[in-house]
Amino acid sequence: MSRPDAILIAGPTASGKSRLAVELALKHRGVVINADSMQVYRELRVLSARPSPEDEAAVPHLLYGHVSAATRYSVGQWLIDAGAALAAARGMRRLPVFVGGTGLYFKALTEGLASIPPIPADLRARLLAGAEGVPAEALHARLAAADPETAAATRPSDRARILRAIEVFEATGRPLARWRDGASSPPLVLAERAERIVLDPPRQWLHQRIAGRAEHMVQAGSIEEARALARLGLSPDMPAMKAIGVRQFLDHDCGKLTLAEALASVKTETRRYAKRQVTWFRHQMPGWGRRDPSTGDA
RNA sequence: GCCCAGGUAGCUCAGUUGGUAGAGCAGCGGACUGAAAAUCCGCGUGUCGGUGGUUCGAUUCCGCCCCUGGGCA
Repeated sequence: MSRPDAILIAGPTASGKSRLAVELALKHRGVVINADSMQVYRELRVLSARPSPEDEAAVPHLLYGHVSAATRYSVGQWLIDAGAALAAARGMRRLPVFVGGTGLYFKALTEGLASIPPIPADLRARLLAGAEGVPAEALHARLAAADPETAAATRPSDRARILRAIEVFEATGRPLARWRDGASSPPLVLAERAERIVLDPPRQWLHQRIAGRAEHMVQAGSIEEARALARLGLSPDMPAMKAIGVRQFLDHDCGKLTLAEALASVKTETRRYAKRQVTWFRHQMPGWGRRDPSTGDA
């Protein structure tokens, strides 16, 4: 490809994506645009390993820390924001460099998203509150009564997807499955016209980086950050509260875990997360070029 | 040096009255369309310390050796 419309960089957590993004953005006069579901939250600088102020000063960065942790952010909202970021990049005559670990965001970016109307916040809140303590199987039964089509395609144990299907049906009166069969938004970035890179390091190397990063987070203020987040008094089911480390560092802060225990848990959870990311990239992003960041020339 | 107790999966351990073994954690594989750092599904990965012996057959019983704890010297 002679001159790509955009550069897309995906990779598991701690694989060195952000560094590569800044490098390429400097080289090609680009803007770095975040495609990570946790780095959007203002309050999660350390916990989400957001780019440093120095990096952000070196080259324009968009969609980093641009929403409050009190927001229930989503792929749909990100896609809207990404459209605006793209327009901004064009306005600056700069090459968009999307970088992040959220595979679903890249999928939406290059393939579009089903055109489902936004769910009213109060309906969502009511639904979530009503589902508290209710077993997934019972929720599934409820979905099956209203929308058998989507229920049949959803595992009875898959709480998150069941709740999504219920809210869509309640808000629109139409099965989620049929929304998905319908029209999609057009892709914002055409995959064929973008340079697509997946960072794919050896697992052992990645595990070492994950461990190192967890240790470093404590010095960088992760405990204080978690404490500040807790002061917002958000419901634990808000997305920002589910960032790896929030629970562990808070548990340590109130004495339920030693620091060593908290760190061990953060590392384990992060390794698992990285594994899920790798699985996504392996199977959902077949046309992407792989690079091994452990060899130094990535 | 002697006496105990152990050596079984990456870790902590269970077990086999002799028929080549199983839990938890870790790990690995997979799914994925508005919570995606979410949610969900699947999988034991093993010279049972080593070596001789008894036996149709030893991880299990016996001998010797090695290693790790503890005790006595």
